[in-house]
This record gives sequence, C-alpha cells and structure tokens, in this order.
Amino acid sequence: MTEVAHSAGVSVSTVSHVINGTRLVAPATREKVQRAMLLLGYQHRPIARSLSAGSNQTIGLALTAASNPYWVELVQGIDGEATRAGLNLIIVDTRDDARHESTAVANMLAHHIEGLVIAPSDGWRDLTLPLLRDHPVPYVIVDRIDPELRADQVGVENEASTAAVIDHLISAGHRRIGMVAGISGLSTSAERLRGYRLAHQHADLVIDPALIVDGASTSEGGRRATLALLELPVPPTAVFAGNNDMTIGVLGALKAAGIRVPRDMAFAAFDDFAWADLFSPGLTTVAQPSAAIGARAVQLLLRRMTDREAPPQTIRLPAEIMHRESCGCTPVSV
Amino acid sequence: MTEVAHSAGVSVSTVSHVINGTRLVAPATREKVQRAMLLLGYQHRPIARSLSAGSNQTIGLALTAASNPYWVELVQGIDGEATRAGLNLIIVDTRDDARHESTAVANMLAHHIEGLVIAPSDGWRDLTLPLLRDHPVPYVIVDRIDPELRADQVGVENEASTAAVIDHLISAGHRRIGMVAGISGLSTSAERLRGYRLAHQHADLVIDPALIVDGASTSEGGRRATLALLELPVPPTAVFAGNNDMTIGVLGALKAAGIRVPRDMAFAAFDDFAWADLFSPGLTTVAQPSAAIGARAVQLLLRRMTDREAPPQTIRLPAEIMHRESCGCTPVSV
DNA sequence: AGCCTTTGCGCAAAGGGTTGCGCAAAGCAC
DNA sequence: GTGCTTTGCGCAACCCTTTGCGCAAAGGCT
Repeated sequence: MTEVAHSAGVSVSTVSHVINGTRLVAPATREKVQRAMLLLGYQHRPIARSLSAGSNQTIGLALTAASNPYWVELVQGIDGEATRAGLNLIIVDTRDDARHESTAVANMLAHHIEGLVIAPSDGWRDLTLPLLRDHPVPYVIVDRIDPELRADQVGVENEASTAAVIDHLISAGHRRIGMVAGISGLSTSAERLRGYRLAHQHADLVIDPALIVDGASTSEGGRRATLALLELPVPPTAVFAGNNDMTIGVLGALKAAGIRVPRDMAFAAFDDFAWADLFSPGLTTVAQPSAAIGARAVQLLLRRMTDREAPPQTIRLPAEIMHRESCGCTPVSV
Repeated sequence: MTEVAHSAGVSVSTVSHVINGTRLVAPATREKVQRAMLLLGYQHRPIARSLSAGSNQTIGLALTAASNPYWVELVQGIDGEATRAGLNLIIVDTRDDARHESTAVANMLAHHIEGLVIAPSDGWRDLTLPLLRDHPVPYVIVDRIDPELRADQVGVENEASTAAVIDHLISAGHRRIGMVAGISGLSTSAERLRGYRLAHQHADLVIDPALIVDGASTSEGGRRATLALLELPVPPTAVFAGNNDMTIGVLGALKAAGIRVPRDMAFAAFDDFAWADLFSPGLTTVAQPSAAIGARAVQLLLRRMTDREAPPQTIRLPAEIMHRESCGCTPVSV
C-alpha cells in the first residue's frame, strides 16, 4: 500500500480511502491511485483491516459435516444470503463434538469474523458458548433451538410437524407406533418426541413406553432401535424415524428382517432427501425448509450486526409433509 | 499482550516467545507469563501474527457443497488429518461456479491461510488459478485431476474402475450399455467416459454413439438423458450413471417409465452412498475412498508447505466396486 | 478585501503480534 | 581476578490498514 501511495504521489491514507470509499477523494486523485494499484498489481489484504477496524466482511458457519443432507441446502441458503449482503462465508466442521467445535469456533474468532451462524453440538454450553460470551461477536443459532437461551435462533417446527405425521398414522388405524428417537442431548430430538406424544394425547391414546426407543441419531442406532421394536411381545405396526440417518438404519433392519413396507409395517420419518421418492414405496417424510432456515438465519444475523441491542428472536419455520406411500394410507401405485 | 507482559513483569517479546516457543525462556519466567495469561483471560489472536509472520495455523478447503455425499467423507478426511497436524480447517462453498469460487478463495487468501485444498470448478483456470499463482500459497487439487497441471493432485481411479464395472456388464451379456455422462468440463467425467470406452475396446465391441448421453452431472440431466436412451430405436439393456446426482435422475426416469431394475434394465453407477444398499434391488456402485483422498491431500499439502520445491505428485486411489443386485448378474435375493 | 465554509488530503497513532539485534548477567576455564 | 561463552531478555522496527485530527486551498458571502 505504501508503494502504491508513493507511486501515485499520495499518502497511504488516501489509498485506503480510495479502496473503501470512506471519504471524498477528488476524481483525478482517485484515478491516479487506481492506475497505480493496477500497475503494481496491488493485492488488498482486508484481514489487516480487522486489526484496527475489526471488520473483514466475513461471517462464519459452524456445523457438523455429518448432518448430511440437511447440510447442503442449509449451506446454500446461508451462502446465498451472505453473498447478497456482500459478505463472505467460511465454514467449519464441528464434528458434533463440543471440544472440536470450540477450537474451530475459536479459530474463526481469531480470524475476526463479524458474525457466526452455529448449529451447536451437544455440550456446547460448557465450551463454545462461553467463547461467544467473551467475544462481542453476534451469533445466530440454527437447527438446534435452545428455548432457555436469550439469542437469535432459527429452526423448524419440529413438534407440530411430527405430531401431524403421527396423527396421520393414527387416523390410518395404527395404535402402536414405534418412535426411533434421536440423541437426547439435542433439542430437536426432544421436540420431535414431544410431537409424538402430543399426537397420542389428542387421540386419547396411551403410549406404551417400550415403543419409544433410542436411535442415537445414527444409522447404526436406528438399526438397533428397530431390532428392539421387532422383538417386543407386541411389535408396532408403524415406525417413525427421527432423522435421516436413523431412517437408513431402520429401513436396513426392516429389509434384513424381511418385513415389507408398508404392507407389514408402515413407515414415516423426519428429513426428506432426494432418494425418498425413489424408494418403493416412496417414503413419507417431513421436509425441512433448510434453505429458508439458512437465509433467515443470515437475516437475523445482519440485523444483530447493525443493532446489538435488538431483542432476541426465535423463528420457527413450518415443515412440509411429503406424503408418499410408505405410510400405507394410500394404495401403492406407480 | 501488553497487559500480560506488564502483569508478568516482562516484555511483550518474551510473552510472544513463551506462546510460540520461539526461543529459550527461563522456566520461572515462563511460569510467570502463563499465570498472567490465565489470570487476565488472555486470548491469543493468531491472525495478527499473519501480519508480520504470515502464519496462522489454518488451511482452507474449497469445494462445492452440492457434491453431496462425496462431501461429507471428504471433509471428514481432510479435517481429521488437519487436526492431527495441528492445523485448523476452514471451508468455503464454491457453488461449482468459477466466479464465486475465485472470490471465496481470494477471501481465504486474505485471511492468510497457509495452504489450500481445492476441488476446482469448471472454468477455474481463468479465475482461480491465477490467484493461486500470484500468491505463494501451497495448494493441492482433489477430485478433479488436471493432467496438464504441474501441481499436487489426489483423486480416484476413475478410468479403471469405470472400465471394470462396464466390463462386468459386458460379461453379463450386455451389448448395448447406455452411458449417462457428467458435465464435459470436468476431468472426472472425461475419465469415466474413457473407462466406458476402454471396456468396450477390450471386448472388441463397437460403441453406438447414441448410447452416450449427456447427463450434465445433475439429477434433472440424468432424467432427461435416460428418457433419450429409452426413446432410441434399440434401447440399451443396461445403464451406467456417471455420478450420484445423475443416479437419482436415472432411477426416477426408469421408475416413471415402469421399467424394472434389473429385470428390464441393468443398472450401475459411480459413487456409493448410504441408501444404495437399501434399494430393491441394491445398487451396484463404484465407491470412492473419499476419506482417504482427503487425508492424502492434506499429507501432500503438508509436504509442500515444508518443501516448496518438491516435485509435484499426482495420486490415484483405487475405488471399490460395491457389487449388489442392480447389475443383474446375480439372482435377486433378500 | 476579509472571513467563513467546504473540499481534499496528509500526519501519525493505533491495533496485536513477531523478531533481529544487542546488552547484561551468569557460568566457566585459566 | 580476568576474559570468553552461554543463557535470558528487552528494545524497537515492522507487518498492513484504518481513522481522528488538523491543515491548506478554493469558493462563496458580505
């Protein structure tokens, strides 16, 4: 920058102002500076700005890479909205591990990001949240909403949409519906479970506790949970899987056991994905508006970046129920 | 840092040296400094170091978020290996768009990353590559290998593994095999196509050019390509899809047309994924060793970071063929 | 012509850390 | 006790950019 200033015959401050448009510069001078920059192949290093100004036009996103395919659309939603606002986005993988998450976030903070979107991992309150409290960085939580937290949050209507699907199964005549629940540390798991309970309440049905099994939010967990359900004295006639990973496990276990969906067992799940439609039968799922969640999160973040004192807001977006054949309520067609 | 130095009764330079272990510090002094850091809750900002020293223990990864699910394992492979080496990883989404890719990479460079792993988008040579040439940042290319480039690269054996699968279909008696090819700007597409051709050559079969259709590497492209194949005067008896997105389109089109796999049409594809095993029939696929590719890429990067002059290396990792039922060579079983 | 307001720009400090150079104290051999 | 080598640390310049303050020239007004 000094070189550019020298070559253009102006001071470095003028060069800086030309670059950022932070104050009036006579057109002639501006021209000269720009020519000098071009001539010298000057590369602006916005990062140095963060030293003095503390702003580098970058926001961060922290989530677990494993939560595929939710991932992709969410990232695209966030990235798109950030680009629209003239912000760059950098992403880190939390591995859904509080320890790794906190170091990854700390690294982003060291890089002076101006805002953060985070899908917190289980246990983040002890390690990552304190970091955020120390630093004055605005942040928005996505996916895993924590009602006790005074923070901006965006997520999906877990409870209502799960209840709607379970309700649908109940109206189709099912009385024993298995629930393969996600890892209990996650608010999403709890909310979906509440939805399951709620639907039963509305129908005045008592839930056999044995029907609720822990799927640990993983494929393998889903498989085991399903085996447990099948071994019950009176197995369920329908199963609901709490997320897409568990869906894999559940379906695998059912296939291995020679149980056919929906003839022998009705099935529905949280999380839609490209393949859900291709299965035979097509899978009835709850589709999250991932891209919209991402976009809203960035909007919330932008608001907070301009107004630190704005009241925290929690947004719940409605999910869409993708009604296909696996729930067994319609005759299987092509 | 000044505060810490003051509180510990030493100079800032000593504090710096304690933090980085860059020169001998008497144990007693070191103790004092560390206590002071703890006491004041000092947060080291490695980013500031990059101003003077140009090192901040962070490497970057640039790829398209859409290339799911390849993504997840690749990211995990890279992240894991980076962590092992004591490096932080930040990721950016290129959107498979050269323009977006170049600004995203430029942003990472501005953040003074010490190395870059990149799965280049089509057209990156004009926008992103020049950036890399200007900056002295070591980089490694993954997935899309460019044979003409003198750079470190890691990818999968596209040609040989595709040839093996096509060969398998040929030995099963198929003489007209449709090839749903990926976007032509990608080296992976070209290599897989070469594998397709190679297998035919080995079997002394002439390829009807109409059997090779463009699937544009997308689901929708795969669908259209499949329709084109079905409308041929003599349709193929088997189809090979060049990646997982196109697989969705192909399978969707076949299902919509009421064509059953593998009875009416054999099927195989590049890219394995969790659901492939759950389909009925299970899908025969080529599984990339994504995690290994990521890990190797980081290893190559580390080598280059220490030795800028090392000869560029291109590594091809073998793929694994997941032999299931969709290729029709075995009786469909449970 | 004298004074006030713009307009345009330079000066220098600041932000957080690294590092070459040099100095002082300590250890050692004689 | 003298002179030489280590060992341990401080000083200050430097990395790159931003920005408050202040000055000078130009233009408008009376």
